[in-house]
Amino acid sequence: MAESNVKPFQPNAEEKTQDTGGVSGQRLRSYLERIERLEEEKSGLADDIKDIYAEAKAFGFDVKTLRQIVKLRKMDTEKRREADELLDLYMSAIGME
Amino acid sequence: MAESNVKPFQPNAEEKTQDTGGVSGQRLRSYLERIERLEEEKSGLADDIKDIYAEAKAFGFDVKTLRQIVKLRKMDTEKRREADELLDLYMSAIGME
Amino acid sequence: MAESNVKPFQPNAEEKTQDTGGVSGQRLRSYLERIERLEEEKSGLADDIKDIYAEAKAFGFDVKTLRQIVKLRKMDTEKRREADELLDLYMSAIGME
Amino acid sequence: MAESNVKPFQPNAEEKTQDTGGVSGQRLRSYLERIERLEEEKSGLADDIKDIYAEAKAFGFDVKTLRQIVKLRKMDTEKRREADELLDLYMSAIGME
DNA sequence: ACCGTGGTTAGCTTTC
DNA sequence: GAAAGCTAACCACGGT
Repeated sequence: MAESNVKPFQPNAEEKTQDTGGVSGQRLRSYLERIERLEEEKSGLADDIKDIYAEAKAFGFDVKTLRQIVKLRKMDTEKRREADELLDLYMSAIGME
Repeated sequence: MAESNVKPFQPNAEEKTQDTGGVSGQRLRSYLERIERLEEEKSGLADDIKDIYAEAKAFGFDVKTLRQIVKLRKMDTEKRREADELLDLYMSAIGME
Repeated sequence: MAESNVKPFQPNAEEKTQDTGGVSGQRLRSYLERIERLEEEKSGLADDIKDIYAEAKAFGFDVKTLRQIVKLRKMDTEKRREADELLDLYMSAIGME
Repeated sequence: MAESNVKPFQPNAEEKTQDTGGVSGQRLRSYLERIERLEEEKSGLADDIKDIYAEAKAFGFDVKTLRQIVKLRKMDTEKRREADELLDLYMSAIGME
């Protein structure tokens, strides 16, 4: 996922807020809502993934094996990314573009 | 999250596949790609959430407390859902439709 | 459960031990035995619980409903505990003792 | 664990009960309390086990390895038990005591 | 008797 | 380096 879903905090002038002990209730509520919204989406995706595994299983694939493959490929990806990063680091260290 | 992201499997006639030991390579690859795509989105969301906590912390909120609140609110939601379920169970347990 | 079952490690002078590669065989064996003893008790309790559900079922109760009730009551308990914890967090977050 | 903790149901004549829709509230409550009591003990034991692993770790043992050993020994135990049971079965099948 | 589902537990990641 | 939260594997139960 390249682009972030994080949106900057937007105060809502209409809304009543109680600031208790120096705590901005409005801002707090905003944080909570954004977090909970994202958590919901996250758990929705987890469900989707579960569905796909189930579909694959119904077709005869072994779920545990599938998970292993996914894990291994992820490790590969990360390894490659780190290697690339290291290369970039070296190149910038020696003044290469 | 109401709508599902799960799309039905779409065979691609152009793509070369090797079916080894009765295993459809094409189908397998499709499953893996869909899973990995969703996993990426999921981990993107996790990052977004982390960012929000960080932003809140930078503004002076105590992260641990925020997490606790999110947890409690989630428990509320779940408890309500399960209580409804319990009611249904009771009703079916006593033979009500 | 108020009191702990954990007993301090007691070396047994009589027992032969082999320390291989700097590993105290005697101590290792002691840990394993204590763990396995507690695991056995734990699984005994699980069996007892199963028996009670079976007894209730034989008397006409719907087991699934019972489980749901137990779950909900446990959620209540935990929620209360966590709410207390949250209060403490708030207080420490705003610098109160 | 050889002896069971399960006690027979004991009606308490003093206690007020509401029987709703043919459901004995008293009996229900009794079941719930017995279950919850055992659940608590069970979770107490789980904590004790955790403590022992922590103690072992503090002494330098690798917890993951310890868990593996416990698992393996448990499998051995069960295998042996099943073999014994099979032996008994055969023996009774051929009329041996 | 099997499958699917839900609960439990362990391992990993991240935080402090 | 310890502690906690999150995720994933395992297991056992109930239903079909």
